[in-house]
Amino acid sequence: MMEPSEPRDTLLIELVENGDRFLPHLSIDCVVFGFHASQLKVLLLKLTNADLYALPGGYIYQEEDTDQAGARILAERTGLTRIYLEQFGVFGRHDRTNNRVHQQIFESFGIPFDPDFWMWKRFVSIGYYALVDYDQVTPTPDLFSDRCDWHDVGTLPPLLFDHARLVEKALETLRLMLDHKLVGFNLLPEMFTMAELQGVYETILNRKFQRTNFQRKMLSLGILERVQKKYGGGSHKAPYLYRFDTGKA
Amino acid sequence: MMEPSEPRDTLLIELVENGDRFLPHLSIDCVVFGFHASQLKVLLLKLTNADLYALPGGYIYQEEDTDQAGARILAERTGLTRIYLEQFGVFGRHDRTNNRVHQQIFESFGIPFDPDFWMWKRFVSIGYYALVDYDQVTPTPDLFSDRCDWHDVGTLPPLLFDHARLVEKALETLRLMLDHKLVGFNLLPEMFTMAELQGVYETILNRKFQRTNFQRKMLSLGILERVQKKYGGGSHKAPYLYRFDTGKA
DNA sequence: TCAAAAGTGTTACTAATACACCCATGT
DNA sequence: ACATGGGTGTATTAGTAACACTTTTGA
Repeated sequence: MMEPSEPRDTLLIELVENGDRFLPHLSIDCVVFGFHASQLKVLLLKLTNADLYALPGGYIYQEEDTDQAGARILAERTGLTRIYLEQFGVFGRHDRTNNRVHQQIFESFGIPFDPDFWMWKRFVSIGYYALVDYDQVTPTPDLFSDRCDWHDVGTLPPLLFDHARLVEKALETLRLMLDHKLVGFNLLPEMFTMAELQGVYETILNRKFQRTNFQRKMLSLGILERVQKKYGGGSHKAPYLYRFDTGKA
Repeated sequence: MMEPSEPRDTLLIELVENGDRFLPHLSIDCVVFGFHASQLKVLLLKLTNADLYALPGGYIYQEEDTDQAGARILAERTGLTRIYLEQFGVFGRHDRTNNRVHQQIFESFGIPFDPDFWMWKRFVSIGYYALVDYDQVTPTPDLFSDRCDWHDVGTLPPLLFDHARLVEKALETLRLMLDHKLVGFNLLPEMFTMAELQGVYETILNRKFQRTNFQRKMLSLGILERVQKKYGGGSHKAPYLYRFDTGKA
């Protein structure tokens, strides 16, 4: 996890000089999904001094499991641990990275571009997708970015390299998973209403469900526990809150 | 592709000395599925001088796409090009390889074991699964194996490292794919009978289908072209042969 | 008592399954 | 004629979808 007290330049120099602490040529990119205002969101970094966005990513320490590395990278960008995180593919075209972009980014930090520098080599990237509770996330830029924000999956800004393809593939995988591995709960707070859950499914799968049938189906799975009422302040009945019962799943 | 005229030792020395032509710490392992005698088969290498089996695998050249590398490795072990090949996961635990096994294998070739040698470092492996026509394959051992044979997926011999887990995961993925990405044809010759196709589905999914319903369903997909009769020599009607119509898929 | 949430019941439609039965055809 | 391949029809069942209607409950 990044120490907030350390100055940014120190961290940058450390990263530059300690390339041998990482597995070379191998990176991780994360597609972090969140759900807010009836929209599916993705967490993107805005590269410093460029109108270009990138997925949160990083490198794998020599003695670190790839899954651990994914979790670590995600903790750094979101402040969250114990995130639902799953691998969805490897992106290994030898020309997927592009040194013209590298050069621009690096020189914007006042560092002369060296094509032999480890970070500008060819990289094979392992794609992970994460499902998180939107409200729990503290978006945190990394060393090469000045912003970290949520974006609607429908309207993405220009993305670095093949990152648009990664988002696409992650979304395909998420849609597949949603059907038969009750994964949608991870996008909601610990307690949620049935209407919110329905919203998640409708947004991701891009179709409407009948309220009554949806409710019947979800409850019949026997993995939702009704907890209490949600007092929303309206002049009407408060909806029930449910919790995903991990014990029964 | 390996030159059959080159002596084995020359190839071995070349591989040992040219480790820098490959991406370090990154390997590919292939789960090659075939179908024969109503059984789903996997292609395994028997390691020289050890009662241990391994998946066909290899390394990625510096300027090579990972998908290309997979196809190349498969061509070397099967003699086939244009194979149906798909990635199914990355195996990246830092302790997944094991130098005691490495040592045994290497010393069996009379080469002293050097723990700093590139091949004995930690490796992250990309898993690919392939679907091939059993009869077209020419199983070919690699430098570290003395045999290359088909094995029933149900009864596998002891496997190297986490290769048993790779087979398991590949099979899971294959079962998922079979449902909604008509992939089964790749396990059969170009022309096949409906009964053979049904056999493939029944074996992989481990359940029986009603002949009539199976036939109706397959034909209703509109991607099978009936070609001719199969003269099997029996005293009965010859079954039709079908071809997978790629144009309509 | 109003408004929204939650639950029940019923009908219609669709897809999967099981099975009976007939036709085709090579020896 | 016989054995096997290939095809049709149809009853049953399970799962989805659509919708009307009732009940609950907070302000």
